[in-house]
Amino acid sequence: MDQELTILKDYLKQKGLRLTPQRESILKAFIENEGHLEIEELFDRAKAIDSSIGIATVYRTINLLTECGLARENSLPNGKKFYERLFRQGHHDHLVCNNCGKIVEFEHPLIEQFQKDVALKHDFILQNHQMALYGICSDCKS
Amino acid sequence: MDQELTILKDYLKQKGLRLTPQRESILKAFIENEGHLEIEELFDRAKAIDSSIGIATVYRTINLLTECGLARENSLPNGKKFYERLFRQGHHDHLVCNNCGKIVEFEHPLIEQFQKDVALKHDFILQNHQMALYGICSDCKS
DNA sequence: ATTATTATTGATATTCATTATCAATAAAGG
DNA sequence: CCTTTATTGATAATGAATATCAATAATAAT
Repeated sequence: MDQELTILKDYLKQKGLRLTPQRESILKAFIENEGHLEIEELFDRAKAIDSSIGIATVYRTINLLTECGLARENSLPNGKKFYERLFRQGHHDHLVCNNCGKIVEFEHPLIEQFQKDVALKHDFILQNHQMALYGICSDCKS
Repeated sequence: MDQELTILKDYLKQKGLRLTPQRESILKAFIENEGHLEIEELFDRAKAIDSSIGIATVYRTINLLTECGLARENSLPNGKKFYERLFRQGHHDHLVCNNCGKIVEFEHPLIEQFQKDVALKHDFILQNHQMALYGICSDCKS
């Protein structure tokens, strides 16, 4: 996580902010989990590293990670929020099981291409996107 | 909105629930606005029809409309929820301006096709999906 | 029609996630 | 080492959504 730490450091420096043990621990907990972390999960993982960390600091830090481009905030249509790693992680979208909640990542270059076309046609400068497919996964079909 | 009213009626009947003036007013307010309504907006529009309607009834009713397939709950990645009309409204996805918040609808049959492919490949039964493209709209470019 | 049953309503209390506040603490620079 | 100021954890405050509840209204039975 050296590269990520450097990115965070640089961002903090540029903003006149400080790198603290808590921020480092939360970054570590975040990077070690490639998946789709809700705040409470991240809080638990961070506490495993430093039990004194408070939930408020987790909220504050995940916002910093989002601002400096290491994390991305996302939410399901029902509004449930989660965070995912962005840096050194290919862009991906999500398949979500409506029954068990399982999330599978996928990517599809052609869809990405068409998205660019759509944005162009509507005269938008495309910055990012979000796509989720909902259905029943193979495990839940039976 | 006769068709929509019939759908709601049938749904309520099947569940042993009742069609009330409030529910009818909220449906009317919802149908008259094709766009992307947040709860507070829907509340305001419904109050314009019947000023005695309470916010709790709006929440209860939009949930009913969602259950019977007339509305769809959706949310931006930041978790902000809104509702859109589903029945007799072609499926569409969203272009969202990161600057002014403007939402433009679009549809792209090929993207839909590829989504089906992805679901098939991962052995999912596809039920619905959600896609939003974020960027800067033409108005905000200048 | 009248009445009995029960869903519905609006107001408000409650819950839950997130943010703001604040005194104590700890970085960073001089 | 000292001063300045960002940071922290605990907790209060906020805001969105849901639950509660007594009063009301819709439906069915009489």
